[in-house]
Amino acid sequence: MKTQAFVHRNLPRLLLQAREAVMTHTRPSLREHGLSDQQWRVLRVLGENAHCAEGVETGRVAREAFLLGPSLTGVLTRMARDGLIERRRCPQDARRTVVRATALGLRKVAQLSEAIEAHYAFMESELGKQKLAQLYQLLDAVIQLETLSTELNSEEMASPCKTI
Amino acid sequence: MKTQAFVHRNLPRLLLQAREAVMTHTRPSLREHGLSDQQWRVLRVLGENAHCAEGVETGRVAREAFLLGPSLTGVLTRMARDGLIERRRCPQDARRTVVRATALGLRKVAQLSEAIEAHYAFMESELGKQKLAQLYQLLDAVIQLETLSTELNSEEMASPCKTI
DNA sequence: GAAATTCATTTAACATGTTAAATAAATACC
DNA sequence: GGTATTTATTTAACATGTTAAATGAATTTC
Repeated sequence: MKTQAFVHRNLPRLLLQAREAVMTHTRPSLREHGLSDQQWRVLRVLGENAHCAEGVETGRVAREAFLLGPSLTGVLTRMARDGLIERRRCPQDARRTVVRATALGLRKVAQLSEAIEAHYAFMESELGKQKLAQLYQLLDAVIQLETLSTELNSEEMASPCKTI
Repeated sequence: MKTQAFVHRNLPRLLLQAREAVMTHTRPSLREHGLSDQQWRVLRVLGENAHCAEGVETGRVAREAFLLGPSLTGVLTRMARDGLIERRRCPQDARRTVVRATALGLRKVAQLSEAIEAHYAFMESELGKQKLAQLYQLLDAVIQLETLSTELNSEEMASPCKTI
């Protein structure tokens, strides 16, 4: 009995499709609140760091929201325009900018977090906790594999994001 | 002994990171050939359909390269400018546009395909064929899960792409 | 302590993503 | 056969991604 040759599957495309499939569920809720994907990522970071009364440095926001600096600049401008956040220069280091969610922004975080939680519950029930955990593990492995081997070649640090 | 509560992991972000990690390896080769991620996706589709002497309909290219129509229009314009492809109106149906890779484009496909193959070989050897196959399977499951449940709610078809 | 360097962010220029509307050709309807 | 509808693609307008260069403030160096 011959063993079938192992055919690879265009992994980047598969990851993109999977991400889209998941977001297809979440996106309508975001849009109902007038948020883009990126705005939501920023708001969630700010929600997670709501205890920072002074606000969060934009560098950190960029890293955690997986956005590049120049993209973030525009996103924050529009979010400030829409009353979701407030920007200030950092008093300790005037090079930095710190950002804080407004009450409106925090309200949206709270409401949307519920919907997201529900979606995870749905995925767990349909796919099983075990498989979901397995998927997390495999994705971590891929990330580590590629990240480590890249650091050896170039001395640069891992970039926050390149494609979205 | 208490069982640890199951904490989910921001799946969309994890998928994005994994994709970026993989592309970090491939991207330098693309850039050496002066190609963007999207141009490479288009070129690969054209390479896979090189037997279509007349060319491939742009609708099909968009679907297989995971691009939206309006994005594809611009990408194709720049690819034609750079001598990678040729565009023509379809003789049978003048609404359609058909695209074909030039000799230059096909040469790049051939060269880059080798680099990509080597990268898959690398991933297989580091991660193991089994785990890679498992990852494919889980991603398929997530895609199917979300796609099916979405089709029930809305009557629309699955969109080609929403975020890249 | 002034010049050089480093660091955090923004600006600029162009490519791509996203939605809605426009165009233009084929098909269906009468 | 002419009009309405559908289908394939493009245009338009704005948001985001991406790279390099500019700005402006801290830090280092001398």
